[in-house]
Amino acid sequence: MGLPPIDLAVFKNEGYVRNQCRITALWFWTTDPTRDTCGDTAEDEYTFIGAPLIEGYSMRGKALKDSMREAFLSFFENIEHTRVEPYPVLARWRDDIHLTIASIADFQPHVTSGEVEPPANPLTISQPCIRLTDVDAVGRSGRHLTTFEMMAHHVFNRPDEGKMYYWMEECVQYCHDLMTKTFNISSKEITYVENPWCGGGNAGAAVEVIVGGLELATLVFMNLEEHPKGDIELKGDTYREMPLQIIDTGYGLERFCWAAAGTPTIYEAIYPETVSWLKELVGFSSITSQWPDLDLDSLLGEMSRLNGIMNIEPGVDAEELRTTFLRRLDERGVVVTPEQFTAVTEPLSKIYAIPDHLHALSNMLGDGLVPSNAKAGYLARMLARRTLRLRDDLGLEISLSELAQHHISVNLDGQAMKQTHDGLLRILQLEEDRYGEMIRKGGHVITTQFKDIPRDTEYLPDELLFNLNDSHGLAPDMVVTLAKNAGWKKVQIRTGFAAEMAERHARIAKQAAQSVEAKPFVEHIPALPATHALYYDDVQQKEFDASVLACLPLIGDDLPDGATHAILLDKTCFYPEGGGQEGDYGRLSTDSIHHVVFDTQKVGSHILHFVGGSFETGDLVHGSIDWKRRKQLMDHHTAVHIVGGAARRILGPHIYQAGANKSVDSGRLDITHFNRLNRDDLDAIESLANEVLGQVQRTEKTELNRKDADKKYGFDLYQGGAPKGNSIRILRISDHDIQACGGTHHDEPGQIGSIRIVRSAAVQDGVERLHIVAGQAALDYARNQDALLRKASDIFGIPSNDLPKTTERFYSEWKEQRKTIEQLEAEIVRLRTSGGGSDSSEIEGVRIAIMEVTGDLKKMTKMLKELTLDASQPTLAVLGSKEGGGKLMIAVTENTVASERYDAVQLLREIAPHIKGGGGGRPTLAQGGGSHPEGLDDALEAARKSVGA
RNA sequence: GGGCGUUUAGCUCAGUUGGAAGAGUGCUUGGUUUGCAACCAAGAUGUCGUGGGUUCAAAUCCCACAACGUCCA
Repeated sequence: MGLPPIDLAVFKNEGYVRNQCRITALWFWTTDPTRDTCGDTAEDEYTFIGAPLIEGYSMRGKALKDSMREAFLSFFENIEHTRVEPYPVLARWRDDIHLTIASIADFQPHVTSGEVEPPANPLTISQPCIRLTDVDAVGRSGRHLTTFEMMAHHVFNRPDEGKMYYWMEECVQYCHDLMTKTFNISSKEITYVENPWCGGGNAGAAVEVIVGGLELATLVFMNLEEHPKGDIELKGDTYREMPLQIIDTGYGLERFCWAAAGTPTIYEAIYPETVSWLKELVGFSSITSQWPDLDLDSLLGEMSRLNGIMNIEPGVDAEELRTTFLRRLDERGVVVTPEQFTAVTEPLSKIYAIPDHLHALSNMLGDGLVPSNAKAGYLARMLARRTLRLRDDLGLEISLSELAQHHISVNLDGQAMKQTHDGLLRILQLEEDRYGEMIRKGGHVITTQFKDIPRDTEYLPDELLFNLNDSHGLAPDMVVTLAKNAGWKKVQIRTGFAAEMAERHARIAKQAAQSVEAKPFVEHIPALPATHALYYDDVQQKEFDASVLACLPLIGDDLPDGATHAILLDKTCFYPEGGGQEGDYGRLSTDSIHHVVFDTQKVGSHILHFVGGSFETGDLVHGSIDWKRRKQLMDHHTAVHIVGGAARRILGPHIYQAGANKSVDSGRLDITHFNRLNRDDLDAIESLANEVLGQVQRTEKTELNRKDADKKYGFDLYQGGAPKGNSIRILRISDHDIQACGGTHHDEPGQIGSIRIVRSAAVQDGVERLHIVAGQAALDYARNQDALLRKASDIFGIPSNDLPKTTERFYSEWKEQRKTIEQLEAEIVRLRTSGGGSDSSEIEGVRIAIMEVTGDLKKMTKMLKELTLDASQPTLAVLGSKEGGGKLMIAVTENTVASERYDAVQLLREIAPHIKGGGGGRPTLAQGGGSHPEGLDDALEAARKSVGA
């Protein structure tokens, strides 16, 4: 069974009838009984271009957005909705997405699963969102945006608990009232399309609200969950009704603005200042004035209408698109040549995309994101680089931070940001520097990789283009520019290449998506009450008595040595691994049985103690934890929090925890930062952290429900990752650091003693890893460092203060002496071979030097050089050494009578058997080795004989 | 999280089937020149990223690690 028709009184009262779309086959409601398209099809043009459907909004840009937003929010406030402040665009509370992609994302997964109360109910919000999937189409399609505001009214109904606020009938009525009364849109312009929605395991009926060919809003009635035995079938899956019934609506603020402005594209409606500013900088009017006959307004108008019905999606090839556009424009009687079309649309689409990208970028960086080459930070870098490329393509001589500065003052004036204004501009400047560096290196890469490519090549090999893009960040169009500058004047990109590259990336991504699931520790955990965690009651408790609820055999291959069973108790002091803190060790005993606890892990709400044997269910056990270890782990864990807070205060508001680990030996904290840290930075953070140890008397541990926690402290709480569940433990170290954390922490920071930041390392671009030692580990570390210094200074017999000076002296002396030895060895060879010594003789103008020397092949090579590189003295040299099984090396002076007469390889083959070896080389230089050094004399003698010396 | 690339002189980079570590630029000295630029001559500068392995022989082939870069999710 599918979903029933959406048959509402509001439709009938407002004079609507239900028709089926002849193109999409979807059912829709319209006031025009003869209408046979639903409004959002390839035949429904935008009717509002040049003829706004929403009247009374003559302003543009930020002012237009502000008043539209206010009209929407106050409409719903007046009908009992609570206005909720927007969430950040960085979805810190989610571990499955980086960016907020819809208003409902604010409430996923915990509110939508029913576990957590919504902040208000019903509520209204205007949520800034970022979606980068369509980034290719931005600017080209006239309507795509990477960043937009989704206005919404949300309701979370629990009919099973008697909490039913409203459902379809009221929802559509509200929407219709908003459209017709607040925005004065005529009923006949609006169609309501029935189009069920499903995604992420949920589904429900949905209504799309189409006005003038543009989808302005979607109303989703989410009350179904995927279930194999469900009785409702949608798009191939079966669903059943769920207790929570959610209304998820989305009204595109920017689309409302567009419909009110009636501008050729959405960008002119929302970013008019930036568009005209950029047009002026680019000199756009001088482009169009080349063709006085060209009717630019009608061209752009027709294009916009076409944009509405043409499917311009990411990956569509520019060349294909142009051909289609020209054909369709021709059909409509718009006269334009391909050259004119390109000359106008190319710069325009770039001008349009820039403010959109700047808006997304400002929002992301404003929320404290740090650009990086991985994860969420990469999204910011990608946008920054796209913007820089657009800028360069347009030939604009203006920096990214200047562009951003303009954008922020025009479009984001007064908006609160976490990142400071200066911080944001500095980050963008650094990004631009990196981009410049990449381009500069790109020039070298091109000249290197194009070595074998003929100068008149038109189409470059696909592999080369893929490689340049993926490994060097040089997009195909950048390659063309660079190649043309470097002398390959004819290169171009073949049609369809961009689409193929996108497809290839998608394929690789798909392969990579096959992730590995963690193996379970035990087969099955029986239905038992949750383990009571004593460590939250008293973090200092070291011993306890408890009863055994279950003893389960351990499975899996990543277990500590000797662990065979997992013991489940009714309560425990043992902290299970979590939040980056390792699990506790210790002992569990009855009167007769004693087991060492090798590790403690948590599965669901149960804590498992890994031991090397078994207990009986019902046994009373006495547990004691390895307190020294626990104390050290707590030292490191609390220290990590303190250091994190110190880093934020020293370095700026963008410092966010990207990961952490606390072991007995050390703590590790990964923080997001846009620069490498030097020792001065580390010292400053370290000093502040130690000050905190002295200043803050007590840490404060509270448990709050999520709704209140979010409200009170915001999303910086979730530095350690998005926690599960409604109840959140919060560790507050005065105002220095406040985080949701389930780990064990000292009540008094002073108990840690001292904190040292040992070093920092780059984990990835934009993330620095701080290595921290605290408490006993800090002492041990200092002692260990002392011992190293002592050991080293003992070797030299000097005080450790002199170590740097002395090692430097030793190193440079060693280098000098090594060079002297080489020279002396060469000198010895010269002496032994000059002036008719027994080691050399002469045969018909060729000096013959055959001798035994000491040293390896490298040294012998040096000696040979002395002997044979002088062309004025043609020489055949045979050197032998007894090192490493015996080595032989033969060389003759190149391009002389010596090389004509003697073949080094041939001679080597003759004599090498004496040392039971082989070898090879070139006719002028051969080297070989063997396994019988005693035969070296024979080998050299054989050589003398062979040449007749 | 995954893929790819790079690592050789201060800098930019060559280095072919494994067989004598190179070029350009910069640097030093000398010459030329009022001076600069330019030119001429001579010279110095190397842990071939690190650690293993294969081999008579490794910058080169294999493995691991690291740093840097880059694309995608």
